[in-house]
Amino acid sequence: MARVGVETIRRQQLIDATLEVIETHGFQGATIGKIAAASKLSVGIVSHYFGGKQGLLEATMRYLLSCLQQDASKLMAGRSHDPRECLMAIVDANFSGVQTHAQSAKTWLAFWTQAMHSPELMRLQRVNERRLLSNLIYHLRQLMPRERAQATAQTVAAMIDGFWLRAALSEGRIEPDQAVALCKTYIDQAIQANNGARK
Amino acid sequence: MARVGVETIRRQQLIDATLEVIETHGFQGATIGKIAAASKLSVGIVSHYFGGKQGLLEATMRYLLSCLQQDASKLMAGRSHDPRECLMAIVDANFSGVQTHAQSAKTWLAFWTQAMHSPELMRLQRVNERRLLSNLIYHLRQLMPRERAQATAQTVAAMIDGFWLRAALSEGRIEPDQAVALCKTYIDQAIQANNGARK
DNA sequence: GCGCAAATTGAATACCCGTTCAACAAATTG
DNA sequence: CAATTTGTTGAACGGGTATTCAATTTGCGC
Repeated sequence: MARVGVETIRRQQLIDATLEVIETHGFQGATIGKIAAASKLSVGIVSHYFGGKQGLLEATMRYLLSCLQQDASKLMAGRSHDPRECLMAIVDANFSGVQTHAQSAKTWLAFWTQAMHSPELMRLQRVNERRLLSNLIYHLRQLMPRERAQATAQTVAAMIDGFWLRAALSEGRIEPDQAVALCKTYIDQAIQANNGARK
Repeated sequence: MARVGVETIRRQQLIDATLEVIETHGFQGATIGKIAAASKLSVGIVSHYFGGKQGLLEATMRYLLSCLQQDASKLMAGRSHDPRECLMAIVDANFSGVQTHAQSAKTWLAFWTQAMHSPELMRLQRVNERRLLSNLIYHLRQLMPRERAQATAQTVAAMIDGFWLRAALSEGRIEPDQAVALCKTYIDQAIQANNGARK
């Protein structure tokens, strides 16, 4: 059975099944049995390819993070190099997943919770957080002094997380479009406030 | 055994123990056995006073919410009736618990996650969310038109949640003082932006 | 076809947890 | 000081889950 990439295929099958089961049964209800059924594979295969349930969950989160990064890259590619435009693109990228998968916010929340008790997930979470923050600071730095840029970046990052959290908790009562608009409004206000101060 | 409030005492013992265990072992690791051990009572007593684990968790969340509300009342009491002052007080109140209990953010995150699978916890969460939102809108309404006040309130609420989330995930790397300062800065910017538009 | 090794299966296993309830202890009452 | 109510215990039970591994299937070279 030397089919190249059998391993890669199986891994992705299981990750997809994991996301599917989490979306329908919640994080707590995502058992090996259900994941195996959804992937049309057996329960034993999880240990074989991921060493256990925890390994599968970590791989799944790694996959989600990489998707997020790809979304960001795509949206950044087509834009101009105007700092403000880039900031808006970052905001768009960070909410692009909410609409396609209504339940994905819940999945993120579950992973955040899980991350607090898993060093590996925590590490992934931090890497991602730092990337977002340094991206924001890089673009803001061209519009305002360093300290103000850092403060604004922290605020934008918190807003993004906050809206995701609220999306997860409110089951669709919060429109992603609205969250994006509010983030953008804030960025403009921050730029405007800086110009006012400069003058 | 007519000691008045034996029931009250036991209930509080169990709630305290629950918080203690969640802080140290996480929400998943908070088992009846550990809670009973921490409270120096037996496992059976949980069912006796709360009808089961779920009841204990709900009571614990209700306790946390009431603490938050008391913090808010205290901080509002001493302040003037200036709308801006009141808004600042609300921000202070929403971060007052972070410092005293470094781990309490984790507990909140755990409850939020759990709330998605428990109608009763979800109800409590929503009530609290609405109170925060309508409080913010009430004061903002005196400083800006309705639509802008609503948008600003949504944003402030998201920022508060976002900073709490980051506090939970980062284990003390984010200073509560900094979060408070950034929220307040945003509020001032929003007020300023409105005045600029009006003029 | 044949044999070998990689891939896959799923019943058996072992563990953990929440709940129950009969028995026990303590306090109150008559 | 019994009798009785109230409060408390913790072993036993049942449901459920992740993991294991011997047996089985699958694909490929010869």
